[in-house]
Amino acid sequence: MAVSGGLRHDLHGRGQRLTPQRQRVLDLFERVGAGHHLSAEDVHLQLLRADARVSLATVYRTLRLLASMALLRELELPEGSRRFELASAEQHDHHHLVCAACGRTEEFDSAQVLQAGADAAAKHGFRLLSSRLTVRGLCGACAAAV
Amino acid sequence: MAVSGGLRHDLHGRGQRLTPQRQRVLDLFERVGAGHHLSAEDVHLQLLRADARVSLATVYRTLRLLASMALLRELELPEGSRRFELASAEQHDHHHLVCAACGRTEEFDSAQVLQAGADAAAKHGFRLLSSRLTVRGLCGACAAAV
DNA sequence: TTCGATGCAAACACTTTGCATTGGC
DNA sequence: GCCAATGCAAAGTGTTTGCATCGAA
Repeated sequence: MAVSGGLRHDLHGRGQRLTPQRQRVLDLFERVGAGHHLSAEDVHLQLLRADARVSLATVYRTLRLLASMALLRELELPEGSRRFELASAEQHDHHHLVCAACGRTEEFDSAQVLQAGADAAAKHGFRLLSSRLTVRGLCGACAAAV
Repeated sequence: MAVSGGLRHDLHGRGQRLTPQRQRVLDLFERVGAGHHLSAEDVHLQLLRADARVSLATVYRTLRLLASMALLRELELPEGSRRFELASAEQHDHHHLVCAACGRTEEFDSAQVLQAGADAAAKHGFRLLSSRLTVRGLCGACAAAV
């Protein structure tokens, strides 16, 4: 498939190799889709479940590698939960609404936010890479329960 | 002082006590100001430097306590750096510009972002608590170095 | 055949917890 | 005096690394 071919090419460009393990990790992210957030542990378990033996150490190494290649992107969510998601080219920044009580998360887009981020970057002499808004709140169910 | 008096009162309301350690941790955050982000280790070192012996375990316990009381707020920054800042009432949401290369951070405000967050919350039936935009980019110096 | 990648286990950094003791109220 | 809070050290997390072996190119 296209992406994996690109992966092989990109790796070779860095003197690195395309291994079944790397393939499987990236495949998994493609299978679950761009909006999904997976932790290292999630990736490891899902691969085991699919009978693809990959060590946890390799999962960590591969996540770091793919993120450094900008194929994955690390999320910026609260409190020690490192998660990654597919950073496909056609996908634009999306933002998160997180329920402070139950942890439920929703995603949304906003051109306004993008613009505000670009303005701030320009003002401080930064070259914009990405912007993420995290809105904390109480979801309907939790707000009702309080 | 006003804040500590409030602290004592809030703690009593929960059947908890105002100890010198808790006082010192909150004082430290007030001394450095609302815009500063401190890790548990930072707090511990600064207190030691000020001759205030507080164990690291207590620092962690206190940060969690003060955050649960909404006196401190935990930041949502990338990659395993848990940091806290003072959540004073008069302070409005502020956002972060983080250099992906050197980690330098700048802060900024944006009414636009606040509005976008409020819109998104309303649309998904959330009650808004706070919104934080994290913009990743390359600061001037790092962009020039690439 | 070569040298990068893997698996395993040990090492790490950060955070939490059990327990005896201290001290706020 | 009671019971919450502290300090210490031990136990957990999640993540990284050293090293022998494996395998992509």
